[in-house]
Amino acid sequence: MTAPSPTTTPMRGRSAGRPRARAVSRAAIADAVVDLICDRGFGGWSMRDLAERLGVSLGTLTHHMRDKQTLLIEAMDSMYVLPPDWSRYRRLPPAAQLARMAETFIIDTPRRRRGWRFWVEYMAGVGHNTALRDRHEQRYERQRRFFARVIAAGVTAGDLATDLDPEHEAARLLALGNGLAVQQLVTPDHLSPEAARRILTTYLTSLQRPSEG
Amino acid sequence: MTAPSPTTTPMRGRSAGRPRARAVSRAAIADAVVDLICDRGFGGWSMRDLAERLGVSLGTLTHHMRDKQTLLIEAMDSMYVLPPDWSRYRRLPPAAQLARMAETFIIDTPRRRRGWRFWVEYMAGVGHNTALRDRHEQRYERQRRFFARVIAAGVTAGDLATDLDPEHEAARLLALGNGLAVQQLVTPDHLSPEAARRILTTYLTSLQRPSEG
Amino acid sequence: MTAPSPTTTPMRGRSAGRPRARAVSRAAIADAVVDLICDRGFGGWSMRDLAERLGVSLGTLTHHMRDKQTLLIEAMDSMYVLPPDWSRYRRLPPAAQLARMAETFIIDTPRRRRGWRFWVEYMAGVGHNTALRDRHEQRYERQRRFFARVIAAGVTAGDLATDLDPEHEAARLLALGNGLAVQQLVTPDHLSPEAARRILTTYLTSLQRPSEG
Amino acid sequence: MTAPSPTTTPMRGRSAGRPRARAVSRAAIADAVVDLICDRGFGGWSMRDLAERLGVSLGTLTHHMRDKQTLLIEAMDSMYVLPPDWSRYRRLPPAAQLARMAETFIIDTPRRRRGWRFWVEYMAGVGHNTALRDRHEQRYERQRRFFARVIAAGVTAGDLATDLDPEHEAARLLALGNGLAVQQLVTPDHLSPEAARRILTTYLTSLQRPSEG
DNA sequence: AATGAATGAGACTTCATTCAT
DNA sequence: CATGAATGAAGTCTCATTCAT
Repeated sequence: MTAPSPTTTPMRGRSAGRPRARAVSRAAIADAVVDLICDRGFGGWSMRDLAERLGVSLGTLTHHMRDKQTLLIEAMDSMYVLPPDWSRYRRLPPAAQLARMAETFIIDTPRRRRGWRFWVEYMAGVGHNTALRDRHEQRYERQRRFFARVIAAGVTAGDLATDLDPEHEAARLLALGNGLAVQQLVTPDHLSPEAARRILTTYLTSLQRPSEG
Repeated sequence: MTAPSPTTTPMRGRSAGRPRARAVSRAAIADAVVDLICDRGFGGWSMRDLAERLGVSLGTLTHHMRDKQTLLIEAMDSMYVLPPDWSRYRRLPPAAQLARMAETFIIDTPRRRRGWRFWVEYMAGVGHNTALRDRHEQRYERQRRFFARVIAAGVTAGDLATDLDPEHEAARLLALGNGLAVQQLVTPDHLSPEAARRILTTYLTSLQRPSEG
Repeated sequence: MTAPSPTTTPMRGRSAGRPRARAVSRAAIADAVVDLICDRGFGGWSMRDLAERLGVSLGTLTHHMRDKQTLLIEAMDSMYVLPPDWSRYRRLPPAAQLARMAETFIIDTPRRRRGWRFWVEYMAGVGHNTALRDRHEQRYERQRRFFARVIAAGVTAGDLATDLDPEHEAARLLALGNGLAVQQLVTPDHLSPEAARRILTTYLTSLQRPSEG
Repeated sequence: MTAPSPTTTPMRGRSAGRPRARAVSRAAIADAVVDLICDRGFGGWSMRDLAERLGVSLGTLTHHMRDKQTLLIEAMDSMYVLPPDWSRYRRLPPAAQLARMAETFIIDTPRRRRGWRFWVEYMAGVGHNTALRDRHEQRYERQRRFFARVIAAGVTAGDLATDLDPEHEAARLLALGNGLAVQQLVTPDHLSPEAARRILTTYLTSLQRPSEG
């Protein structure tokens, strides 16, 4: 590798050749942007706010990022371009996979909360920002297809009821999950994570193949 | 200084323009604000944009509404303070009432589309505007309680299954409906109004008292 | 809304102007503010006026000073935080010190005139700007205490009459001086610097220890 | 008199012919303006503020007063065009007259406080508002001449020391009084009305003819 | 007489961006 | 690479004033 050393003082020794550790990485910037968007909304933050949160000067920020639009795209991508890491669950039986996926709709950690706050802003944002819409158009559909595939696998495997329409059920699960997440966000006092989980569990149970008896 | 102390000698705004005959009502303003929010997002419009859309001067706007916050509140109220006119359905049997209510989640008219576009922006907006959140926090809960009451009436009337938990089902219906609406908004090509209606109908059917046999 | 949430898509201020080579220091700004206040009164100037006088853009102003309040405070401080350079007089006998101090109440130079014009505006300004009052309330008292200390030293040194109450005389001298300054400002034709000086001298003489005889 | 009745219902009886009691009199307006100026400074109030304080609509206000400048003049006049009502003291011996005049510099009532707050604003105002300066130019000098006349009368009457220069002493008394008033206004905790009165009394005593003995 | 509607000018402030160092 | 200076555009809001009713 030919990248410069990680410290400002030129170290020619063992660490030579590693990429210089920038004071602010693009990832750190994108992360801070997401935080800002969660806190203050899609358009409720300024470059200065971001610079302060990152502890760098405003000049430094614009030095790293062409403009705000780019920043926005970067932030969205950091949340959504990589498919959620469901690959780890591949080996699980479909029903268990579904359970894991359903779990993502339960807001019981700050991280989950952040994710759904961002989701709401994102849903609003793609509605009127063409640049975002163009870039992320198929994201929603992709997730639904993923759900559908898992459900179809469950039917094939005999875990789920044989008369299920995977497309139909995927849309249903996604809608139910999203709606529950919003409710937890807006009226947490009236829909606790446990209540939401119960609703999802009830639904998932209804998908299973009726055990003969 | 927030409250500037302008000098007096150089009188400002001495020659005011002729007032037009145009009259703008608060309702018309609120309506335009809703349109603007749907088109450009919660924070994506300026007072000038609004004035131009209404065909009045900028000063006229603040003459009718103190400031932008007021404008926002008025717009929200115009959409949400009046409960949807469900009173007309009072006489219907509960199951029919539920069907009507479910129908509101189907986006098959421009008007419905506008309503749900606004809803998404609204969900995002209340997330970071405390004044709005304080004002509208109970709106969501109020709707759920309304649903719960209708469901409870259905159980009592014998239309719906006797083992239903109205609160639970109301939350579920609301979540499902909201989620379906968002899906119709974002991926209309993949979730048509008919598909959404089918999902809701399936769900409502599952609530009914199993016909004996 | 106080904190507007501008949209992001229509990027604002994309093409910023070339920065000039002109450099404005905080001190230069404060100085210009003092001039402006003297000329047009406490609230009789705008940020634009100031920018034009300094030959910089409006944005540059807020780049150096957060807002108008800050500007005001800075201007006040530039006139008053540093005690007038009386330390040089430390070595003089108290009576001579008093004479020098009294001299500050004589308006016989443009600089003195500027100082007292500002003082009058300042007295008015602190009357209704709480932030300034909080900041500068003790300034007046500090000056009186300084006077009292010098007078007390004079009594101790035997220069001044032994039956003087330093506090009482300090208040008296300050009041007389301020009043004379205002009179010179408002009716210069009827109270010349010489007349004012004569009044102060008469007063200071009356403080001296009666020559025995 | 031919003016209409004081009530809106036409009363032809005994009260016919009296000037209609307007909802807002010019005097009431001027009075409110003075209050506003005392509270918020010379330029720190708006027509709307004034209308609210008077309990009338903004339209009504401008219906009565041509413009703000007029209002300002009117307010100043209401305070200063009429010479202070010292005529009542004409009959008193000059020393007593002086004592009464001195008393006006003591801020021990809300009314006095109001008067001196206004004075400070006025002093500042005439410094940069040419219209005011033109109208009130000689006010300050008039007051000093009045003082001088009383002192001269005192000398003639034998109440005061014979070697006094009335002009000189009048300027001195006015300066001392104004300065004391400002001090009471700005640092009331450090110069009480009593302390101020003591200083003035000491001064006035020093003017008296030394009692032989 | 009284008032509400209307308005243009201008106030302060924020902000994304460019550039020289 | 990092940063502070500079700036024009645009934002929200205030305000004195005019006019029709």
